[in-house]
Amino acid sequence: MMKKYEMIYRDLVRKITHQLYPANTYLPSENELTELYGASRETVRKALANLLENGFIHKIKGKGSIVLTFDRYAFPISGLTSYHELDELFDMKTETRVLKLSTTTVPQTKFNLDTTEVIPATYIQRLRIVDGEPLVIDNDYVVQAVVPTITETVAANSLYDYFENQQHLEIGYASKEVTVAPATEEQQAILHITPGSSVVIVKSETHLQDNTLLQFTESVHRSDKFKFVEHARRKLI
Amino acid sequence: MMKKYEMIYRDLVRKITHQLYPANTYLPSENELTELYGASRETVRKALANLLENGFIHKIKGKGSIVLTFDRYAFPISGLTSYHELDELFDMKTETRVLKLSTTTVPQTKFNLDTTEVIPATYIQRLRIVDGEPLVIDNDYVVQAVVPTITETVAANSLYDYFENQQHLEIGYASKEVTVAPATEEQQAILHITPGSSVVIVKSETHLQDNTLLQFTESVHRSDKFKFVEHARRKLI
DNA sequence: CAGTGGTCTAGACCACTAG
DNA sequence: TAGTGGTCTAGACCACTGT
Repeated sequence: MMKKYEMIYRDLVRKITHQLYPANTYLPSENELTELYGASRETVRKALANLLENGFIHKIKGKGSIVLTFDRYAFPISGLTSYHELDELFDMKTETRVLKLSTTTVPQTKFNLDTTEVIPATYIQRLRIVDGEPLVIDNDYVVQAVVPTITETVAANSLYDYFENQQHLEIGYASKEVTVAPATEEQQAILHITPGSSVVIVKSETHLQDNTLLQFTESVHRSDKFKFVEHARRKLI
Repeated sequence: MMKKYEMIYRDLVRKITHQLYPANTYLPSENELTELYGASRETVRKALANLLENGFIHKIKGKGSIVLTFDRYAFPISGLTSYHELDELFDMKTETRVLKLSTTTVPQTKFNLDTTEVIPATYIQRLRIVDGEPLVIDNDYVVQAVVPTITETVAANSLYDYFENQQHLEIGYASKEVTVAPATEEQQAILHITPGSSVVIVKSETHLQDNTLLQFTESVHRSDKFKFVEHARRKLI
């Protein structure tokens, strides 16, 4: 049984993206939505809070919830979203090429670990090609204590799909860190960029719902093709 | 009168940052917090939802809310936070130098506006110097229809403080876009970086609570000093 | 089993916006 | 004044975790 507020959220997202509720118009009021979906007001408000957080709407006290214009072509650094899911949502022609697949340990220096920690892991290097252009190198270290083996077929498809649907692991959260650095020679060669170019590096550390460490990832993006957008609300620290 | 869930949130943040609730330990249960603060469970949960969103805790069903390690030294792209507020929270030695202050219109091409739109604005260029090093150039265009005049004194201090406390405007949200580009000669000179260096460009469009446009900002960061971290939770698009 | 967080409800009062 | 979203409550049932 699907959660009610999730149902309402999805239905509203669909109606917004299909412009049944166009940008710069107001959604039905919370009381109306309460009747429409046969839910209590707090449940409707939970769905709206989700829309708010994801930048679909802005709420104005005394007036209503206004639909915002939605930028479709941004890379979601925020959020944990797989390329496979992106593929289905937008129609980017994405191709994934597995460059390396081996068994090692997580490199401590790269991910700021204690030098004492030795974590056996499966190392996967993949190249993401979008519309014929090599855009991103993903270096994944998947903790073997959680996922013992990963085949090349799985790597070529979606790790997340494998984790969630085959292994029945539940992804919880990740801490991400974004920096910019000069491209190494290997990166220049793989990404087809000139010496002296910069790359954007996104390092992340993914945990399961029960807080166990699952995966370390270093994503290396071509900086000239890198872009991400964010919806920020005013909040106190 | 302060909102109850905001009180609870702030108190918990304080206790976490002061390590009264250390990392990797559990917070008191929701029922205990309900008694501790004399609030209903849903109110406590609203405070916890805030902690969750800001990466302070992770919740595990059947077990409790676990405190996460908090990275203090990240630049908050996410969120709308002024340098002044950062200054007070961390103790960075921040200095702001006003380079330009004039009256113009918002440049359409830079912010992807319709060429027909002509928006009179106050232009402010400021240099942010942290620990003696020039790190960021902020180019702000403040819509004159909302804020008619801005003095050099105000610009040298905090625009947000001026907007919120003097002008009594309420900041609502901003859409932000992050890209990387080669530094222009002017940027090289101001930021003391070598030719061929990259800069990180954060463009944003800030709105008030009532949805009126307040401000366009282009922030140019030295890429070698740029870093931001994010806490991402698994969610469906 | 008792305790935890996750979902949902029905109802209340408030502050704000509009005509 | 009527309608909107914002806050808060008290209580219910569920699924999950540990013992």
